[in-house]
Amino acid sequence: MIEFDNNIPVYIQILNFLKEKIVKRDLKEGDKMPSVRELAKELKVNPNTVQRAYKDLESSNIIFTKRGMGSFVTEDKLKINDLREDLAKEIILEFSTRMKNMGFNKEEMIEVINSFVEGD
Amino acid sequence: MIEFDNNIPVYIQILNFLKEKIVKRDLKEGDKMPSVRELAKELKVNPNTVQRAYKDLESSNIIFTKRGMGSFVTEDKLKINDLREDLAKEIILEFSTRMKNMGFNKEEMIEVINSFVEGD
Amino acid sequence: MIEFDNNIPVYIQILNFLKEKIVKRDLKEGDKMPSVRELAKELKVNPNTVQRAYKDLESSNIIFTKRGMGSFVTEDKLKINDLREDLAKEIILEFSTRMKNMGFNKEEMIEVINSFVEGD
Amino acid sequence: MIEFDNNIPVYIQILNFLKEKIVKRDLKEGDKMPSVRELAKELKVNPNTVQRAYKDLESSNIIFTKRGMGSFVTEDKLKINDLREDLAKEIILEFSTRMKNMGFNKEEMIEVINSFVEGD
DNA sequence: GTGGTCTAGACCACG
DNA sequence: GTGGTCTAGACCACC
Repeated sequence: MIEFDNNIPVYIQILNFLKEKIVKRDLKEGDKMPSVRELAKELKVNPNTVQRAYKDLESSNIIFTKRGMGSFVTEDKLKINDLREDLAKEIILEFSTRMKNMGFNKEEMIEVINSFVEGD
Repeated sequence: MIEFDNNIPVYIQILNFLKEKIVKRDLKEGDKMPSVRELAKELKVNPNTVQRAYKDLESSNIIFTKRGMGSFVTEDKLKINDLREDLAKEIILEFSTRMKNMGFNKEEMIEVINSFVEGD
Repeated sequence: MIEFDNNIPVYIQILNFLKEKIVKRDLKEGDKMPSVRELAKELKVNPNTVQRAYKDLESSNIIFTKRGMGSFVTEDKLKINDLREDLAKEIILEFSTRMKNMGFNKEEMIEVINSFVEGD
Repeated sequence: MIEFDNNIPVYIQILNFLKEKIVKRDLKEGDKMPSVRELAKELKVNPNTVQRAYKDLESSNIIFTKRGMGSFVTEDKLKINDLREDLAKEIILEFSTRMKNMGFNKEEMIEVINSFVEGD
């Protein structure tokens, strides 16, 4: 389930959610994507909104569609690797920019992650 | 200057930008805020948009307005400290959530910051 | 094999493909049409989709069906001549309309065909 | 006004219509595009449908948007030249493919254009 | 006024 | 069942 942020378009958040799933390999190369209607029901949004996210994924060749059969993750592992890198860079860039704006340097960022993030 | 992200309302981005300035102490307790018109001109947006960000800052008591004299950063240092913590937590939470969604653990996050973020 | 255009229904594209075959006389008056299943397999589509194209051809009397024996091209040469003219007109009309919309006149159209189309 | 072909998505037809306008220089570099609502009204379609075509144009950098002010044709003349070439090639390719499928050679295509297309 | 997002609900093509 | 298109109508951010 996604906690939607009201300030960002829902379809963009779904798009990112799906990209993360693929990068995390919850959805692997060639895997069938959840159907538009199914995911819409699960996320409690209109099917059109999910559809929009899927179309964006398709136009960046991250998923492809077989008519009447559903959508599938690309078979191209390189594409997925690129996605992983691009997505990570985007996330880190936003984080580091805002932290720098607040006056944190690299060491302080690491320190703060060490103390606030749970897990190994 | 701000690099605006088309998917987030501009007034929210200006709001965050100003909060970061205050946290960084570019704008200190009691300092005069730039005038709405001036900032609007600098950021190349409509004054209404800046006004909206100021209104939000005022309603969270981060700035206050003296009639005819402009807006000023709160005199309350505790308030600013709270802002610093809240903002940092928000930024870190978003970062760590997305990175976890991608399958990164704490160590990998630190590694990636070490290699991608410039500076000391 | 057909290069399917995703923006046009597949059965329409198959319909046109078959009309063109008949006009070209790859399929002559009275010739047996390929079986629905066979063509479906060759084109890698569902038999229903081919069936739909055949039904359209039949309802315009371009092919007819002998029960248990398959489908056949009409024996009526006039019908085929009409088809040739109609189809050619349709294709030329669409081409010239779009080229005119782009600002090409007749001479420029011919010039462009001369330079881009291969063959004698 | 557009004569819509029922077998092609309306937003694709609007997309092509606008591309042709730009290539023909009815809409020049930097020109304001008709507003989404205005065009929707003129074409008697839902604003969402026009919006979709505009979004496609924007994502291929043919138009750009100024918040609250409207959409504008790119300032980049090279982009428009590319568009002209791509569009022409696409139209010619479809034409020549279908004509070849019907058994016409290059000379016959030219002949047929000479006799059927009006104008100089 | 401008573009942009979203919902509810319908219909289509394809398997 | 699948994805894809379209409408009617609402609400938002921005100028």
